[in-house]
Amino acid sequence: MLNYIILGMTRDAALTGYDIKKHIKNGIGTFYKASYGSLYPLLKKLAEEGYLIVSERPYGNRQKKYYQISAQGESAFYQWLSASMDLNNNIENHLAKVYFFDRLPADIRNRQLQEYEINSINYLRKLYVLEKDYAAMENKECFYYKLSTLYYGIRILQDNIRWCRHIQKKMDLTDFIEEDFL
Amino acid sequence: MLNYIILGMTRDAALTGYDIKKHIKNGIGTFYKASYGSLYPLLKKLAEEGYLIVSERPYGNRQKKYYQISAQGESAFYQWLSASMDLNNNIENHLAKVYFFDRLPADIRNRQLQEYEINSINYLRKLYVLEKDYAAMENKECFYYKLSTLYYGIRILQDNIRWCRHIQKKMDLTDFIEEDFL
DNA sequence: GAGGCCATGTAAACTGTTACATGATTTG
DNA sequence: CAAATCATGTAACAGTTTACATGGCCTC
Repeated sequence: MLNYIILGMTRDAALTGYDIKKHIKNGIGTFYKASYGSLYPLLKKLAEEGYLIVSERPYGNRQKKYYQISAQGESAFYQWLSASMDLNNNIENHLAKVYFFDRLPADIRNRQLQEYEINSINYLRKLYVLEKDYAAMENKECFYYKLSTLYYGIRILQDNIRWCRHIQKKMDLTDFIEEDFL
Repeated sequence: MLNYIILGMTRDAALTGYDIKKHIKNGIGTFYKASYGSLYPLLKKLAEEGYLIVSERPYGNRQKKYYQISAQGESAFYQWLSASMDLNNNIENHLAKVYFFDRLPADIRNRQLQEYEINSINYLRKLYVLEKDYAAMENKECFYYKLSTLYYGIRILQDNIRWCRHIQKKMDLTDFIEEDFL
């Protein structure tokens, strides 16, 4: 996933590896972390394969390496962005995509969000069945903590669906969160 | 993390690798997946290192391998279960722990949940600051999708905190989710 | 001039996936 | 008797973390 994040981050400006790390931390640090050990070798590889253009520029006594996305990189990035949002991919991948959704034309963007919503709904239905089965048991208390993780999952899916609907309609984001919490 | 999940799953009965895979799928499949390629080699390793006891039993024309946790395994598992719930670990790790929380005495369990709650609160406060900064900008619409992932993060943290409080008090789990959703 | 940040990398280890390979048992 | 499921594994690859290593620039 880091490869696509790098491609997405280097569209508006040529950035150094260090810059990219900071952009990742500030932009999607809530749900994704990158280490230099993964970042630098990947930058080298992406440049070698033609997805990034490198330009070395002297800065004082130092050679800085600036990376920027190439046409080939743009194409690969766009393909990732518009690829199916099924639940085989993890939530972080979906969030990273949505982070870059302003790069997508409105119709494809909403098709993506609709697909994600539908997949989430289908999965939620399955969890509801599970929940019903467990609720019918007589010794539920014995499984309180085990069940609590199922309910956590249900809640997150409910949020996912709400979120999809919310941002499809471009509604005010402050209405998505609970106000006066804490 | 899989090592601890295996240890936790093999306490109540001796299980085959195949059994463990199914237990994982049914129990925590919502947020964690294990492949045979990671499971079988790890079972072998955990047995060699003394965390699991193997017993081979013939079944028809077949030798089945049953794994069960050892005293050494119990100790390692308990250590993991009672280790700090800071936000360096990912959410899946926390959920897996809570899944096994009936193995922990009530006082340590609640200490763990309180720590998780406090860490989540501290992180949420940081995100509130970020949100405030962004809300003050005039060209917010340009960053709608980027911002949407921040609001998603805030919402999840709010849920986390609600969840911690909920299960600390052992409240009815059905009250944690939104009813009549969909 | 010291401490903090900027900047680039490598090496070993760890963790896990995917695809392959094989064969027994059960069930309709 | 075919298909599904049970059952155990390996090999190649992929992705990532952690710790190490180095040194320049900026600000107080």
